[in-house]
Amino acid sequence: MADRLTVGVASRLSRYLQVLTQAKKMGKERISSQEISDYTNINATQIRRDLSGFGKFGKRGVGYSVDSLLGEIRKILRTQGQHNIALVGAGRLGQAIASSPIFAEHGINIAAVFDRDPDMVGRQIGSNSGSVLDSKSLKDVVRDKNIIVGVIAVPAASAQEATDELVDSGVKIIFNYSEALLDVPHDVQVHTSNPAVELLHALYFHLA
Amino acid sequence: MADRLTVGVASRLSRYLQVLTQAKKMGKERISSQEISDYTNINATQIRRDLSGFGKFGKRGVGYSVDSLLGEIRKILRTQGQHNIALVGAGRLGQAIASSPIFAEHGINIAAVFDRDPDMVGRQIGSNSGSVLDSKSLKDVVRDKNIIVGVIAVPAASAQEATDELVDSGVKIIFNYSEALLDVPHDVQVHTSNPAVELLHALYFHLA
DNA sequence: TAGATTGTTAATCGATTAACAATC
DNA sequence: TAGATTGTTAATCGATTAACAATC
Repeated sequence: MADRLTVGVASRLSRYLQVLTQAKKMGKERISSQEISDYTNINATQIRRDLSGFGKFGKRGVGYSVDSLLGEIRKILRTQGQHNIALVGAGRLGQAIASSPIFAEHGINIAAVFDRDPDMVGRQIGSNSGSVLDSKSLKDVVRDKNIIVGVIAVPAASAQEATDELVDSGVKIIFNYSEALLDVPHDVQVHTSNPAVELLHALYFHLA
Repeated sequence: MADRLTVGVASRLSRYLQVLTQAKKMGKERISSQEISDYTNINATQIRRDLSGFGKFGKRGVGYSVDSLLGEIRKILRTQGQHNIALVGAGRLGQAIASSPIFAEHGINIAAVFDRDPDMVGRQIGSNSGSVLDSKSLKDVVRDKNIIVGVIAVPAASAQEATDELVDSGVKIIFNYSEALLDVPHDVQVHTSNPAVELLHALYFHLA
């Protein structure tokens, strides 16, 4: 099974990883496909099917060991190391991201935070992300640290500019928290988060 | 076509809505399936297929009118009215959400913001969301205003408590921005946002 | 043993894509 | 007319699900 995963499988495995990480924090040692299903809304049969493609990780009548399944999925997704990311924007959203445990929990390290407001430069936001750097230094720092992931937490009006700078410096994956549409070269992936659109989608099924 | 949409179709239509909303803001009047495809990474044929199930909205050789397509999709998704939501947590993340234009742009109104810190109560966060209310009043306010959507922007440790209060007051859709797993009754939908997990997924395809 | 849950099969359904005629 | 883009067909592939034997 050295084959490349399909998008669907990789995306579901990531969801399982999230559930397992939390289950472990809550002190759970075993978990069944049905329990994972309750938290992810992914069918329990599909979960067992996804996992059994890579090995027999479970025990019949018992379930899966949280710890060992966590390890197996990390192996499959090859996400065992540390990953460095750059955060652009040290406003309220940037601060919320920098101080959230959500990235650190998965081995993701905010290696640099940038802002173009001189009043923000030098401040310490978050607990583990260094002090805010001037946006003018973005290209040099991102290039020097070989960062390939950037998070955009600036207003829509400056989002494209920030994107261009990141892309120029070698970034290949962009998480866009502004509502702007971003133009990027074909070898760069953009993930846009838009809770409002997700909400409309959820409402459709609630109302129907 | 009074049938209920499949989850896939509804989710893709929501993405088109997001692109069209931005395209309109940028002053675009026409858009082709290929352009929508570039922004969403959804195959252009699939986009035309999704739309043609509901009518002939495009003009061959020309494309789609941004304005009329926006209207058609809103009709299909039945999201033309105003929707009220409750926001729990007025910290950095709550403030970022309340001051973002992302919800207002889609007709979603933050009808109430709650926090249990007495220092936050009474403050004005965001431009259009009233002042912060004491969490003690959550149940009454949410019930009175018939709010069915709640956004959790509190630390993981208080997320379940906030969820229970929302559910008790009649909320049926929860957007969870904490990393906690939430237990809810079966008729309540939880959408958990976890950028770290999405990032691991994106990295897999970058590295493979 | 009895109960629970995995791993797997088989059948169905929706998503995806290429190709192309229709037509603006 | 020439070029562009839709709407639609047909073929393929992966996702989903029920069912159940295997087995802890």
